[in-house]
Amino acid sequence: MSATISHLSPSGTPLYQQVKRAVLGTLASGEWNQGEAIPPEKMLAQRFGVSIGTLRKAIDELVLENILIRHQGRGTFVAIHAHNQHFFRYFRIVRQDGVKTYPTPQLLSFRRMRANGEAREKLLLGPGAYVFEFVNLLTLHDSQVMVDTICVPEALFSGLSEEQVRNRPGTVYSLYQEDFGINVIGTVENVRACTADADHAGWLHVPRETALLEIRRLAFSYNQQPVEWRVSRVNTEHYEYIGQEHQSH
Amino acid sequence: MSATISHLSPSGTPLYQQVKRAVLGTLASGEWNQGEAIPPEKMLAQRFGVSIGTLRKAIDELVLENILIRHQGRGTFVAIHAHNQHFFRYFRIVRQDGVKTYPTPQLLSFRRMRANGEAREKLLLGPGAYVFEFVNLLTLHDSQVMVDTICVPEALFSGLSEEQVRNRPGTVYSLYQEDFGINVIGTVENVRACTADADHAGWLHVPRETALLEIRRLAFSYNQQPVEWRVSRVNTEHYEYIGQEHQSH
DNA sequence: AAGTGGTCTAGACCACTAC
DNA sequence: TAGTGGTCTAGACCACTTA
Repeated sequence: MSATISHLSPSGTPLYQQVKRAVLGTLASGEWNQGEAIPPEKMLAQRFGVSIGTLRKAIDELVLENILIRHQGRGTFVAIHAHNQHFFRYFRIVRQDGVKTYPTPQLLSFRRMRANGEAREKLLLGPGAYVFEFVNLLTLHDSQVMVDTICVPEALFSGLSEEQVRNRPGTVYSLYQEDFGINVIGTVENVRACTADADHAGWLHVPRETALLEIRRLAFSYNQQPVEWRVSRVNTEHYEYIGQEHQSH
Repeated sequence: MSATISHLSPSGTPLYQQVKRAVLGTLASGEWNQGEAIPPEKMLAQRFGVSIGTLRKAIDELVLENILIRHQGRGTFVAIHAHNQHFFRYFRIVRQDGVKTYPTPQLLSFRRMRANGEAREKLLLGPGAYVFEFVNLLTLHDSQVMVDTICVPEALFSGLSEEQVRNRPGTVYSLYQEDFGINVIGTVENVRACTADADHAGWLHVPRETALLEIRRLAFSYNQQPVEWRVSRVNTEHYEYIGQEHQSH
């Protein structure tokens, strides 16, 4: 279907960048499904009319961005971001001794509502747009540590129901992926200190006004499309947030 | 000086990884100075006895790790991590509207002391080891926003003086680099909520017990050598911490 | 004009996986 | 055994910088 990419770099962008965009476009078109292998490198190189080296450079970047996953001898696969292997990429709360554990979620509320100003701004919604807002209480090591208030646009999640959220088998992001075809491939998180209001004090079993960590996260899909706005509040008495981490090996 | 790298991958590691290690070794040996250009790619390829493609793959990784910086047409340079261009890699506090600004530091205290348990653990020091501890108050947009309590081992910073810290022309990390040859190339940060003690309340002009953000950072040099332990406390009423940020483009 | 890194090719061979 | 990605080569040409 897709034509050979022009060699003449008419737009001045490198060939491998054009190939990368073409691969991203094919991904967005749904031609290759989540978790499945994409065609082998030689075939893709031929399809896009470039050398294997150039094709590999494009794929390299997509692998670096966790959009594709390579397995030597098996093939190159469309990443499933909600997979367990990627879980701790998005879940960055650990016990203060460094131990990571999977949280147990409990749905506290679910409703359809008009987006407030901040959600509208973050999710790029027009005035009066509707969102689903649901609240999750997360338990780690048998203690209530964190409350997520999650906001997703109705336009993208048409028909989302409380039962769907409550009875999801995996993570929220795997629900987005499997039921709505929406892939979270990146996030931006800002962090502040806040204090517990009456609701959070009850949920987290702490006194009102206790200092909590507030994580404000916007999640994106392929075309930098914002798909979820989430505010998490964490009792950091025994847990902490893993922030920036860069290091050479 | 350095010999050609064996082609036979005797250790089973890829050639480009061996080249990368050789380049890192040459960096650590001091043969190439901070901020200066390393030899051109063709020369390095010849020196290590590999093709340019292989040499480039090794350099690619070092560039990705911010240890080297490439400038097309000029050369490849040993990164100076304290440079302004990298400042916001390590300084991740921004105003809530997203505006970044350089902080104005004010030295509040400086002393030589025995490392406490946590500093000893993080900095891998023996019992009774000495550290320098100094406290910096940071002002952003004319308001006192953040207090850094910084702890560095005397063994690495022998002779560090209060005047040296107070009168440094640039950042603390550029002081480490220029006066002690210590390069911060990576950090690990954990974040919690805390409350203001009497000192911090005074410095930050907030009531005692105000909820603050606490950032606990361990900074590393080349061989994963920990060189600085820092606890920052931030008034996040108008500012926030930029956490994880990954996104495709 | 000369020198640098940036891109691209058209292969070769190796390591790993599946059958 | 066949097919996959991983590594490596020995160049070519382009874009940018410096002088």
